Formats: sequence, structure tokens, C-alpha cells
Amino acid sequence: MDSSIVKLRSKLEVYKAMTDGGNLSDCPVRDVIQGLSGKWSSLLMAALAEQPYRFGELRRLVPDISQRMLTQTLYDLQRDGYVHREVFPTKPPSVEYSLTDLGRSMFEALQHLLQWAENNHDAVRGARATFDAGQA
Amino acid sequence: MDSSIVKLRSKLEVYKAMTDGGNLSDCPVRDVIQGLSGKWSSLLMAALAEQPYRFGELRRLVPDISQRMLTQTLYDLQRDGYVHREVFPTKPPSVEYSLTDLGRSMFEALQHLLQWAENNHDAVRGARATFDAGQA
DNA sequence: CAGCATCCCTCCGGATACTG
DNA sequence: CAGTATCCGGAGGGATGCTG
Repeated sequence: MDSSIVKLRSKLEVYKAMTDGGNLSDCPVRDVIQGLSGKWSSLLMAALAEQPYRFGELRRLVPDISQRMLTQTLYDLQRDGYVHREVFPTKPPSVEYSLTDLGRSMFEALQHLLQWAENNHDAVRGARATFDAGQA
Repeated sequence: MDSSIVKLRSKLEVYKAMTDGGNLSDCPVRDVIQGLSGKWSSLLMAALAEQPYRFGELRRLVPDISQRMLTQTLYDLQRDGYVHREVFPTKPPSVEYSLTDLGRSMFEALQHLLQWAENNHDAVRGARATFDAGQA
């Protein structure tokens, strides 16, 4: 739960951690990463990092997500301990989603990547365009 | 290409960046993230961050990747400008893959998340187990 | 309001066989 | 050695309709 700067191990060590566990498919690091690789996970984490939201608010906030995927992604995030789900027995009922401490901790790590993407997406787009032009 | 500490904007700003672009499906940040969300992308980036590797070396390094996915993932990473592919016209030919400057820059951001996963995967596993027990 | 159920389809990714 | 080509099953994900 420590949000301070993490002393990074060598790159080799990071790679080795991703291949640990004997059976590679059981590697816990890859397992965690896999859970965040869905189409909507990082976007919903970014939204909830801002503030707690109710189900319908998230729908309006992310208009192009289907109701099915919103339900399922929130379920998965809750299952992995990133998101807290609280039901208010009002009438009609309302459900609020918020980040847990684990979720906030994870998002701080994720945020580096999102920030990088924001700063460098034009370089990536450019590389893609150049590459496609060369292959044409 | 600056690898120094990035001054993080507010969480709200990060979320807004992920919903920019009018048409959400055209949001460049989500576009970049999407390209890294494949099953093998981060693992191969971690391997190549360690040192350049040839095709066959990567195969042996990651035994449970199919040859098809190795080819395709390397192709995609190259297309997005993260990986450089160099052919040596030996006989038989050998091809070496290495990270570009853009790739190294990106990996530094990605590494935070990998590091977090390594440090906290037991917490995630635990949350998952607890959750599943409660639902049973 | 906040979902579950159902149908359906795309495409990710694995297995196998073949080339320069 | 470093790939391409094909086939194929299954998970991911969208649209629609119904419930407490």
C-alpha cells in the first residue's frame, strides 16, 4: 500500500519474474497483468480513480461501453480486489463503485503507462504510419 | 524520449485523456494501451529489455508461445515502433530483435506496472480467493 | 436503477504443415 | 533458421430483451 517511489530491480529480474512459477501459465505476474488487459479495465480504473461513481453514471461517462461489459468488467475488478461495490438500499436501489486501497495502489503503477501513452501516442501513430507505408 | 521522472497530472486529467478524441474509439491513449494488451506483448518487451534476441532464442526463452504468436506479436511491436528488426544475410539467415528508443521509453513506464504485479500478486490472488469463497 | 439472460459473431490465439 | 499459410476452437465482446 506504499505509494512512494519503488526501487526498481534490474530489467532481467523483471523478466524472470514474468517467467517464474515453473509452469509459465501459472506465473502470478502474468496472471495479474492479464486481468488488466481487458478492453475496458484501465479506462474504468481511471474513471474510478477520479471519484466514486454509480452504475448509471459510469454508463453515461463511457457511452460506448455496452451494459454487459460494464457489469462484467466491474465484477472482475471487484473480484481482483481493486474495486469496492456498495449497495444502498434506496428505492430504486443505487450501487456505488469506488477504488479499494489495493486499487489505488495499482492505479498509481498503471498511471505511469497511461501517462506515457498520452505523451507519446503521436510517436506510436507515426511509427505505425511509416511502417505501413513501407510495407505497401 | 525523456526517461526522467514524469510529473503526473491529476487523475481526472488522465481519465479525460482516455476519453478524448470526440469518437471514443479513436482516442489515441486507448489506442496505444490496446496495442500492449495482447497476451504476449509485455512479456516479450521484458525479454527484449534485457538484451537483444534472435527469433529462435525468443522461442526457447518463452517455451509456451506458439511460433505464430511470436511472429505476430513481434510484428505488431515493430509496427508500433517499439522493436527494431535487423536481418543478417548469413546462411542460414538470422534475425535479431531489439528495443528502439521508443520501446525502451515505453518499457520504463510499463515496468512500474510489472513491478507492482510482482509485489502484490499475492494480494490479488487473496482477494480473488476470498471473493470466490463468498460467492460460493 | 442496476442488473441478468440470451443470442450471435468477431478475432485472438493454438496446432500443424510447408517454404527460402 | 526464420519464417508463411491454413485450419479451427474458444474466449471476448456487442445487441437486445427481461427482472427486482
